[in-house]
Amino acid sequence: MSNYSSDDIGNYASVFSALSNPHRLQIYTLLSGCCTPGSRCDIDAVTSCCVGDLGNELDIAASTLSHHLKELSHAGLINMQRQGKQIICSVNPDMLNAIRQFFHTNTEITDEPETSR
Amino acid sequence: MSNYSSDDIGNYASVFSALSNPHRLQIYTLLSGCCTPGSRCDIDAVTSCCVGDLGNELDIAASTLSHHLKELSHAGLINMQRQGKQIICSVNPDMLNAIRQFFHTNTEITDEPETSR
DNA sequence: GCTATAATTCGACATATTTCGAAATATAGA
DNA sequence: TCTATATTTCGAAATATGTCGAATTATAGC
Repeated sequence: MSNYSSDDIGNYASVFSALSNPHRLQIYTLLSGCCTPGSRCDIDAVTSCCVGDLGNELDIAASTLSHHLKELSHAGLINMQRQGKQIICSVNPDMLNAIRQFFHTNTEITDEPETSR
Repeated sequence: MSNYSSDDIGNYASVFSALSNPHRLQIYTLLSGCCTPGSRCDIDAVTSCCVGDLGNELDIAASTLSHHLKELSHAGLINMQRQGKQIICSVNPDMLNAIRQFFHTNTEITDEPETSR
């Protein structure tokens, strides 16, 4: 897990920063338990992926939720795409893989995380 | 990665919070590239594990370093134990395993290889 | 074009975090 | 016991974060 450039350290730090808020971490776990990118959950599934549905689980103002989603998105942890009136959120699998590799010392790192900020 | 209690979410959020600062993340990666708990690095190794040695790598005030180490320790990420005048730091392997587990449970990733049995 | 719904942006405020230097504590050795 | 070294605690200041409500933007359907 050693041998990271200071840029890498900074990028991973912002990834963990995005996951450091309980509401954001909950959003991320909800999404990861739900759809894969490009798909949407079935109507009957426990959780769904549009912003409004996430809001129903969280008991925070819509503006706060929006702010949190932007943080997760900027960190590269989730993808967001409009579909009609709604915006569908999903876990970014590349970043999840990068995180997994980060925590495995003996693994060569192939994908560096790229935060969009 | 779903199905965590709100307590769990809170605990993991504070773990990620501890890793969200670049200095702290650097400390953690330095330690993880170094000793296992109970042992100390060889004198000639690039990095060592006592507080002062970490300080040499970081260019921050000793009091700031101390504060960061306390955060990492409180989060359960590292162990600290006095040995004479020095305090030796090491990665807590249980927490590292818990983190690894966190990012693997219950999460299907589309481009993950599937074993044929 | 108008209206309803979904989500974001903005501005403000309270709280938390990061950092430092100075002072305090702990330990080993003379 | 006195001194030097290692580390922590304390208090203060600057900056960042989390949150809300109000206003705004985007879209679909009538």
